[in-house]
Amino acid sequence: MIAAENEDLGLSLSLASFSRNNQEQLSVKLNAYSVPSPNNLQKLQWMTDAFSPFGHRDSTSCHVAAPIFLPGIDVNRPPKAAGREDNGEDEEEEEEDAGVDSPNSTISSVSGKRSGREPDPSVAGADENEADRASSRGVSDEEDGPENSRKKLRLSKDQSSVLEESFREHHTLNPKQKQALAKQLGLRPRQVEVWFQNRRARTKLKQTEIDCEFLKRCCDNLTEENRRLQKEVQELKALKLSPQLYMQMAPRTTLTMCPSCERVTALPPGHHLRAKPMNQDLRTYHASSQPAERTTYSLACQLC
DNA sequence: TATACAAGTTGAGTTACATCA
DNA sequence: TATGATGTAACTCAACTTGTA
Repeated sequence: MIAAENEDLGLSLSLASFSRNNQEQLSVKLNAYSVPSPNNLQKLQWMTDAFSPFGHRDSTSCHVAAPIFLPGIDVNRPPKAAGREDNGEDEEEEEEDAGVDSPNSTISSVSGKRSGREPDPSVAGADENEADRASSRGVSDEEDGPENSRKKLRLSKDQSSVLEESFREHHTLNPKQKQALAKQLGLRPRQVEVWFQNRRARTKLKQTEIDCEFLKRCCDNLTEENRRLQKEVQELKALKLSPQLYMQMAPRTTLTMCPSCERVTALPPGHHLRAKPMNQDLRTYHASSQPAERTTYSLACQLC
């Protein structure tokens, strides 16, 4: 009874999947979340989509399931959020789409749309980009000018998508690839390098969050199962302590464990534990014995 | 020693929201 | 009451620093 139920529950945990080495390969798809705050839900949903290029897990059974591929969908990019990004990003994208044809990145120096953000002149001019490039490692802010210290560069949509595309192919770049990508995007190799570093960090962070969520669900499931089994044990104990009730159990069942497959099973009435022939291997016995023989030597599991 | 990377930090930019005139 | 300007907290992300293999 217990064994059969345990099998049905399918509470198998592949904890090896959580090893550091396999972390990138570990991908999780959660069907539901225990903390369904709208924001979290949406965030986690894109994360689960984004980080499931190799497969998904059933959150209920904690099983690792077959791979899921989403052809044509950028799985590393979150879908547009309903609230926040709808208002802002779309407008911004429209702006960008309308006004920024250049693949060069945007350097914003004035904050906020409210203050009437204008298209940054640096977008069109390669000179400003060059100036920004000079502000990276190896060139001090003094050389760059105090007013230009650490201006935030914003990668254009095109640049981001190319980088994402490249990241999907490989999470690290060799120097040649870095050079080529930088040239293609009109960025410095250092910027490409930094982008990949940050991207890897984000990926790992999100994966960790997903793993935490998954483990939490597994823990919840196991806790629930444990509670259920303890309750069952209590009930069985109670039955055993009250002989009248115990005797009324019809038909009487006997729990036994098969020495071969170690399954716990309930023997039907009339079946009792008896030894198999001493000179016969259990597996051979299983394979050869007829049902009639089994009633004589009922130690054999009738399931395996 | 040089290099690449991870982890952590910094700071500019962005957004949502509250407040006020 | 509706509207626009302003302030601010929370957030994102490029760039940086540091430690390590």
